[in-house]
Amino acid sequence: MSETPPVPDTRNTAPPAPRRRVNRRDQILRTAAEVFATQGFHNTSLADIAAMLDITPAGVLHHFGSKTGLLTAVLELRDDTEPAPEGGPMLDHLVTTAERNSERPGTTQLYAVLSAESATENHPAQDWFRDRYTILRRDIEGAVLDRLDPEHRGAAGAPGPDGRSAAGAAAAAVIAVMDGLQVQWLLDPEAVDMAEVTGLVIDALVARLSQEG
Amino acid sequence: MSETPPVPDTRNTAPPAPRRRVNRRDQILRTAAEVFATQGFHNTSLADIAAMLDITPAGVLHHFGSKTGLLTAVLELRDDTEPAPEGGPMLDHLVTTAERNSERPGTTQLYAVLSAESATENHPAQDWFRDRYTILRRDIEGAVLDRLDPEHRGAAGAPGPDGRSAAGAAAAAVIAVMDGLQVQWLLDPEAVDMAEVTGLVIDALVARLSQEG
DNA sequence: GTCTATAGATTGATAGAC
DNA sequence: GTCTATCAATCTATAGAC
Repeated sequence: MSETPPVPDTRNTAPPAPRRRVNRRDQILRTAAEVFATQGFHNTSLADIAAMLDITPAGVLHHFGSKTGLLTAVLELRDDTEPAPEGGPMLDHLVTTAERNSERPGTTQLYAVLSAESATENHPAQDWFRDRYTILRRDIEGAVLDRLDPEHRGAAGAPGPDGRSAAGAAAAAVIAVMDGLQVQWLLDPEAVDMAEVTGLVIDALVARLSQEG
Repeated sequence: MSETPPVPDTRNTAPPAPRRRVNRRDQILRTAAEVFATQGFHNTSLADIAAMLDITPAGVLHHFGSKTGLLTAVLELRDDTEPAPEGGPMLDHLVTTAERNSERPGTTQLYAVLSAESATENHPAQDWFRDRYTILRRDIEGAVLDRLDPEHRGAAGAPGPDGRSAAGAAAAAVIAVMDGLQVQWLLDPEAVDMAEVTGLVIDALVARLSQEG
């Protein structure tokens, strides 16, 4: 998963090559992520990516087999600098993430645009995002329960007749807020503060689940 | 704005033609809305739409001038059966809307997919969605304030140093939740109940704004 | 008002050179 | 391992027939 492949030992005293680009594949990956983010997947051509690297579209395809293969590789390339904590602190981490997202429009746009685009027929990233949401909901549901007083934990965690718990609904809500805010923010950065609103919703939901239903 | 053009007076006693398709333009509009919803805008070709109507792509273009013109016309075609109420009841109406959206995946998908896609460079629907969000935030902010006790209304409505009020943050949150839930629901309809979660968030936010900050 | 024929550019991908 | 030449399919849009 590391982005840092082994560097050949040149055993010279010359200053180390300034973080030389390792191989073409990684270079293409970064460029593709950037262009998919700003243009979406379907609206991006292999020629767009190839042009930025001064090669032909087929040069790109060589490394990934198909345009879909390239997309899959881009999605796998998560740049989580810090690992997400477990349990209650995870909710604070989400606010921090929202704050960080405000400072990296590229990555924010990549996932905001692609997640919605994946909800179209036969989109190659559909399974990837469906699985991602399933895992996120489960983890955040746990984090919400962790934040509640033990006395409320039972009711909030108990699945209803539809198999979904109140904490699960809150988890879906938190993810949805973060996603929805990204679109609003990308269209109009001055209009919303993603971190502030995310924090507000988390606080409100935790407080709500700490009351009698 | 009406979708019902004047019908020629035939003055006969024959049963009225059973809501006959009025003109080709409307027919194309409906078809385009359907295909844009399931495939997104950029991934839809004029040929896709034309094929469903058994005409050539140019036949489609005749009525709208360009593919972008067609998209604009589709967005203008809102199918709001019931008008949205003003003030506090608007929040209940949003829950009803979420419920109704669960029963019309096509329309839901249209706006969910296109709104995120519009956040890409030079997308023709960008202004349309930016304006739509601005208006929605303002209206829902008003609805939230309307729901609060008069004693809390001042604090929640007062703009902070960034020009945004707590009620405005709540409004952005409500819209974001509804949007984000749509993507999760489109990818996995069993996993979330859009109306339930929307209601939960609205209740939680209103309760939160009714407390001391 | 409605549409087809056709153009001109661009697409993703294969085959094969180095 | 890296890439170019090339292809067949598909794209939007113009020009003009009916």
